[in-house]
Amino acid sequence: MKILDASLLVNLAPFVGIDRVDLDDLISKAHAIRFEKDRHIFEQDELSHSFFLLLDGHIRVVKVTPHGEQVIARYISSGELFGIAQAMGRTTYPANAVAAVDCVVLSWPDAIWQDTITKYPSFASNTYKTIGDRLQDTQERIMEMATERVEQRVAHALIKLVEQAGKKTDEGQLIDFPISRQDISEMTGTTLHTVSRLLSAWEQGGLVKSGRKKVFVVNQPRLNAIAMGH
Amino acid sequence: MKILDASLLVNLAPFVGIDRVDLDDLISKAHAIRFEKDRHIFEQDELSHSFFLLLDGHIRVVKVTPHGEQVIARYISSGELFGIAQAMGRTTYPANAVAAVDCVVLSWPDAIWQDTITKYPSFASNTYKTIGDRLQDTQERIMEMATERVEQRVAHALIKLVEQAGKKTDEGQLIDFPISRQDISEMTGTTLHTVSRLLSAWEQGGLVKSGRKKVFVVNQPRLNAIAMGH
DNA sequence: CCTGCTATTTGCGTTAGCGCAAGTTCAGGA
DNA sequence: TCCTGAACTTGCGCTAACGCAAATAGCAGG
Repeated sequence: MKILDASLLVNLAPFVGIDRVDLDDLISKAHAIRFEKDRHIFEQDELSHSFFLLLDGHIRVVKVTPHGEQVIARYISSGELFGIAQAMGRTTYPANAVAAVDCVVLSWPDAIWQDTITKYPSFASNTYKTIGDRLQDTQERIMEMATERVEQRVAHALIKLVEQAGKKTDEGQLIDFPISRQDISEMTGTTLHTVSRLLSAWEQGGLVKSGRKKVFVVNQPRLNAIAMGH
Repeated sequence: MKILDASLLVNLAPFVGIDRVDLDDLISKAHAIRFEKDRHIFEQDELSHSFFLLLDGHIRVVKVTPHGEQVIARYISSGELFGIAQAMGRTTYPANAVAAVDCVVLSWPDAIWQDTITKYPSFASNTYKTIGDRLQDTQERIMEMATERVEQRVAHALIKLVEQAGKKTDEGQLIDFPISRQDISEMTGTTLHTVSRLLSAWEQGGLVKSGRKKVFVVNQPRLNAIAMGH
């Protein structure tokens, strides 16, 4: 569709084990699309029409409760598949996907899904591994929510964010996309107030440094100690 | 292996869409095993060697935190697959599986997994759907933990248990396996004390009836109202 | 540079739910 | 039938975290 160089994609996790020719074929069937910051790529409960690969940017996956509260399920980083409802035997998307920054996305129509996983078993098993990893993640988060105090959960969340999307700067590891106190609270099941208090306290102690929609982790070992429970 | 009649299995969700001959073949490769109540079928982090189908009974899937606290991930009912680490691209089991009552289980060696999903694509997609459903479930539970109070979460848990394993009796819907206050607390991220207090209050109000490791739901609509938030 | 909006901070009172502890009930085995 | 340990109940004090409210700070657009 576009002039996309397969050589740039060949190393991405979803394509591990795929022949170069097959990859060319697969990519030729994709559309590349740009989404501006804050644009919605798809909506919760919308009929699934495509599956996606994030080429560049960061995407926030948000679930909305029946009463309108938001919960952030995860962030997607570049190189990851998302919106793979088909692979889970679903006909609708399970959550909203929102561009956290300007993003570039590859999309394939659902119509080619069956064919694709049959023709490229490596791609299939990479996809299923992704889903398995996310199930694992999600269950880990339940354990955290069930057994840890807010302080630990927020510490955990920051560590994971830094590991997933940390950018070294001379002020510490910067989380590489805009993230508000509210966002962090929606990842950890608390309130923006409590997150703000924690970040203030940690900034005092030199563990983090933060500003408007910006968080640096300065002292990861100490943050980790908090996550482990003092 | 055993004298297992495929006609009894043909209607189970994992086998939907499989030809009768193929099912016979698949079943011929399985072992049937009995597990007594409280026996462990496999352990968290153990190397995966087999995948399983529960023929009869109920299985408790339990994760243990680094600090030794237990969290119940889910209960498996008869007809469900479990221990399908392979399907998630894992080499170890993600949790303990414990027989909640005496159980009968079919097991297949992991060695035949690849072959099986290649030969029987319906079985493959049924399995992946199962994983997708569990991911969905798990994320729903995160939303509950993040936004609901304990009272609502416990009400939700009881409703789900009754829908999954409810047995009509003249005292109400009985959850069809032994379940303690502690178990319920480990499903909902609270303490056995709080669960006990809630059940006592609800018993006063005629919503439930409960005894030692036994819970009847008497008035499901009112319990549902509590789950929804009064 | 000013203005308005959004994000953030922080104080303070409130409370849901925890943790401890003591007592009670129950089922199953000797 | 009695005994014993596990499961359950319940009272009480405590505190982590919420919820409200008011003030402050920072970014974007004109």
